[in-house]
This record gives sequence, structure tokens and C-alpha cells, in this order.
Amino acid sequence: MNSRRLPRSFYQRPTLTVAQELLGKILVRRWRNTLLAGKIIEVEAYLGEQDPASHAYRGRTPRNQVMFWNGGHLYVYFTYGMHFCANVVTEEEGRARAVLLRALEPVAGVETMTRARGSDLIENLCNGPAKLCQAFRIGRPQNGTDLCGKTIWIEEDRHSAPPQIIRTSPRIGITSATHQQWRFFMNSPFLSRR
DNA sequence: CTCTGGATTAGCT
DNA sequence: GCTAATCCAGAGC
Repeated sequence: MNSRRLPRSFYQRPTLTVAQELLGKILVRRWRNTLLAGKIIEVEAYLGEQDPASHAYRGRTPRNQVMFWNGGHLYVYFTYGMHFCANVVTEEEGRARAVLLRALEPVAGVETMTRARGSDLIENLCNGPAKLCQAFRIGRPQNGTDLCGKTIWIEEDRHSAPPQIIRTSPRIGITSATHQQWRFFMNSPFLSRR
């Protein structure tokens, strides 16, 4: 029944690989008896101590501790005084690597997402890292959630094959390591930027 | 303790 | 294109 749910081993691989393979997968959340789901279409990789743009660049702190956990957990952080962003932790414990979820194509629970976001076009529900957190009601309590559990998980898309074409670009909104092409996305009307 | 600026967004010019 | 909103992590003293 949940055979499409990604196993721990999916996350315990090189971060750039996981980032690209997350494209086309479905993020699912069970929220008050309704299922929220969205196809992952845009992500960014953050590579821990070796990456100046990563929260873990200067080592472990109270905020970034979940990045150091085993792959397959959710790292949620608060920023700009009002927004949350969600990352998928990758590799093994102690590595501090993660993939930022930047945009989703809504596939289930659209009405609930619309209520969470305020009346809005479907294209505007999940086309940004803070927007998708608002649509999925992901906040502080969800930091550290085990993606191999029963509330938030990622599964294979039963309707379509993995994307044929994966595009890359520098990461958005950072000022260091801008030469790295660690943003991965597929063609879609639901991207955070066109 | 104080200070700086941020993996963003919405709304305006 | 510009910037306010609004909190707090992390750095430096």
C-alpha cells in the first residue's frame, strides 16, 4: 500500500544525486484527515561544511542541528522574520547535507492549500520555498520530522515517469558560491522563477 | 550584550 | 526594479 514511499536508503546517497532524483517525486503530508500532495519540480543542494552558502558551513549550531542527522529527516528553518523553508536531509549522520524544496506542482489537497495561503491561483500555492511551507502548514513543529514516518513523506509518482530533462542554475538568493550549479529543476509552470 | 543580515514574499513604482 | 515586513541566528566584543 505504501510501496511507493521512498526508503531511508534513497536519502543516504550523495546529495547532488538525491537532489536530482527528487524531481518528479511527490511530497505528501497527512493533515487532519486530508492528504496534501505536490510534485517536486525545483530543489537546491546545500553541502554542509564545504559550502559557504550552507547553514552548516561553520559547524553545528542550535538551529542547524537537524542537518547533521541521518538522511531522511526534514530540516525546517525560520527566516526573514516571517517565513519557513523546508529541506530534505541527505547522506549519513554527521554529514550536514540537505536539499531545499523550492517549488511543487500541487496534486492533492488544493482546496486546503488555498485556504492556508489565502485565495490564490493554483500556480501561486507552492512556487517558492516559503510558499510551499505555508501551503503544507510546515513550521517549527515539523523540524526534525522523520520522512520515513507517517505524517510527512515522499513517494514515487504513480502517474508519470521521472523527468527526461533536468535543468540547472546557480542557487537563488545566496551571495556566496554563486558559480555552483546546484539548483535543479524541470520545465513547469509551477517554478519559483521562469 | 549589541549588531547585522538573511536559502523570502507581496506589493508597489 | 525596489523595499518593507519582522524575527532571530550567529558573530564579535
